Amino acid sequence: MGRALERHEVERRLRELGDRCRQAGMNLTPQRLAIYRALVMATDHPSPEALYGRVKPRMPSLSLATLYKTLEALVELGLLRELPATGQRRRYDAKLDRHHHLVCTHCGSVADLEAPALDRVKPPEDLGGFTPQHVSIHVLGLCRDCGPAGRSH
Amino acid sequence: MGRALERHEVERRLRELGDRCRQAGMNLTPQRLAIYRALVMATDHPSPEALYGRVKPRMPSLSLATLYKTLEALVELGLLRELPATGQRRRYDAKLDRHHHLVCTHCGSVADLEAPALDRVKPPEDLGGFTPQHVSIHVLGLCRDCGPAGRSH
DNA sequence: ATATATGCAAAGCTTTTGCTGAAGA
DNA sequence: TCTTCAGCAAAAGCTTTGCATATAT
Repeated sequence: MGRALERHEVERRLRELGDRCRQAGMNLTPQRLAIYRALVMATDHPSPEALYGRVKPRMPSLSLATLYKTLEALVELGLLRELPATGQRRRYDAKLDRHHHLVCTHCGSVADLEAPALDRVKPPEDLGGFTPQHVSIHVLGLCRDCGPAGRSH
Repeated sequence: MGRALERHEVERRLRELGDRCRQAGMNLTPQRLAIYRALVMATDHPSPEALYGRVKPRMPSLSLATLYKTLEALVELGLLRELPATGQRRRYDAKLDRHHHLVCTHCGSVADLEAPALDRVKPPEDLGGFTPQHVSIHVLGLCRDCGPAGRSH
């Protein structure tokens, strides 16, 4: 389900980070590169803490403050999206093309769902002044690890 | 968009709260009644803080701790759902029948979207071990107050 | 009467902010 | 060289927990 990204694609995205930083008058720092790379390669929509655990080993000086600031900057640059999620942690998704999500109501995991049939879903024309930008379909339920048998709490 | 609930319906739901509490061996307290009533009547998917501001005036002794415990209990009873949302606040929805949401990426507001066409959306059969329970469609974009002109940030 | 719940205060997490030294362009 | 940034530490939200008292049944 979490298909690995090809090397070219990762590199293309990292170049895009460089371009957008330049356009925005922002520096391309090793921290931003490392954080964005980890996001691009992730298939699990990591929380800030999870991401920190992934990047920190390769860059021990990295601080959580920088991680948060970087996430905000990447969202601002349009390279990253914050996912609507339940629970107390934020979740991020660097996969910007249209896709959907399987959200476990028990453990909070979020997996990608590729479903061409769902891609055809369009919002109604009249949304009463709301300007639609993106449609995200969440299938809520129990992931393989949590249910239906493992329903504990 | 936020159609007012009829009195009967509200009363039916409050009776259902009583029933479920009894079944679960839980007491039906004034706090639970007041909190659930506020949730049933709300059309805006309130955060805990917003809900507190609504119930507290009618019940000044209410504590935030009780509010949080009650929200958890109502979710557990199946009378309330936590919405996937962006940002740092939780959002709750006591409207359990199928409907969808307009989520503002700028201010975080969440409005109901009634769209029969969207109700027909079904997840694929094979979800790789995931047990679907509920489909929620989020239309992300800018609400009337935030955009498209009002894009500031 | 007895189990369950409330409210308080304190603690726990996650996220944000101010500031200074460091580094990118 | 000049602006932007990383890291630190402290603060600020939001949510949870422990416990004593109060309440539902």
